[in-house]
Amino acid sequence: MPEAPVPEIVVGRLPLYLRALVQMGLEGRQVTSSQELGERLGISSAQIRKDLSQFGEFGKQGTGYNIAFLVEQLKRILKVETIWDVALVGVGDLGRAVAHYAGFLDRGFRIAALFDTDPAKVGTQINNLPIEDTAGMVPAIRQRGLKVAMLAVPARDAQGVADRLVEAGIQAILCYAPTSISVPANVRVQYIDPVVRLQQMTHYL
Amino acid sequence: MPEAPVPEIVVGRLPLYLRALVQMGLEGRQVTSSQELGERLGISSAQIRKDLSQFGEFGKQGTGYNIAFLVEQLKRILKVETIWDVALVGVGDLGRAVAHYAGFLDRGFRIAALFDTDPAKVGTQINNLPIEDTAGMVPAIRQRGLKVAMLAVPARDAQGVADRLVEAGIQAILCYAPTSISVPANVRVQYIDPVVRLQQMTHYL
DNA sequence: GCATGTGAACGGATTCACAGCG
DNA sequence: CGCTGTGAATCCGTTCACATGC
Repeated sequence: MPEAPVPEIVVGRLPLYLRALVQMGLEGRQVTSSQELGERLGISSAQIRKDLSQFGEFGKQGTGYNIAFLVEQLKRILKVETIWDVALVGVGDLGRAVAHYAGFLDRGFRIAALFDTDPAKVGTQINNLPIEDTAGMVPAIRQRGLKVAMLAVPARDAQGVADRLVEAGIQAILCYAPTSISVPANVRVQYIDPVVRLQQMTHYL
Repeated sequence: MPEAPVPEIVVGRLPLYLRALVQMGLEGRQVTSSQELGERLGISSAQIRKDLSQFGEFGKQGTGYNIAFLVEQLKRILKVETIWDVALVGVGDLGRAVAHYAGFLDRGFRIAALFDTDPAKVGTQINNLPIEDTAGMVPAIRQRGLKVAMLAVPARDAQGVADRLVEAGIQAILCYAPTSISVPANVRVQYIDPVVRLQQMTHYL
């Protein structure tokens, strides 16, 4: 029996639950409720219970959820119990900042390869990780079996690089380039464009 | 007659339309259709027509949309015809990277003030912009009439800083801190947490 | 003829409200 | 008694399909 496919919108909230629960754990808390978690996140308690119930019964009636247990379950569901090695393509200002970001490792991701086309950068290092030439990217990624990549190249180069990432076997792309890219249906893309978010808010001002 | 309130989810797509249309314009294109735009973005043509129709009739039947005209209309709707001055709080690795990002200005935003608590940073400059002490943030923001802020402080400080931003009159916050913050209903918040996006994708791998 | 703009139909997501169980 | 898990009801967003007008 194949697991029922879970809507993207539900899966998109699980990392928020995980993040908040880890935070609660650090505060020394042992147990929480859907209501308390919802208040932290601005999400209704019914929503949280419904979301979690898609994957199992993790709570105790009358008591709530054991935080450590739920954290483990969410990590398993999101497949971040182990660390994913990630490729980062593009080491300009933006890519360099991403490479220096310290918050990936303890949440399931490690930048394991850097690529750039600039000959002045190739061969230098960031955090003891060498910058490789994008020309050799496809075999390099394939050989290391990387499945996740972050894209921090200029918008005009994003589609071309994305095509090569797919060719290399990448199945998930986090795109920092301010443009849309098209990939096969079996590859997932998420976008980070701060200006899009800002423009969304200014409409209401 | 007050304009009908437009759903957040619709407004959230307008910046994508704008971004793609500007791109088309740079490619020398004059006219496009909802179908072509949709193909670029992976959105149905009906969706695009419906979204745009919430704000007016911008197309010509049998012809499509004039790109330059629609760009102007979207800028007006999103209120990015003029440049918004933005405060950036937190100039660590992440905030420094945001401050150096060159992509804000031509899309409606200019970083106009920097704040940090680190005495070693206060008084120094980034891009000729001085870093001010967060202690004086509230009057500084209020005096300059800033309405938009970006938050790039550690997660544990985010709520406290957000409270002060609200106090200072900020109405839109782009939060880079990996945590949820709570603000009054009249203030908008958007989040950027790359790990959340990555975790969302790894579930499906 | 062709692409927009839009009511109607559809489907999916959220909320409601309560049975069930600790 | 309190809080979860969940069918039922509701709400909302997307797609359909076509009348409209260039």
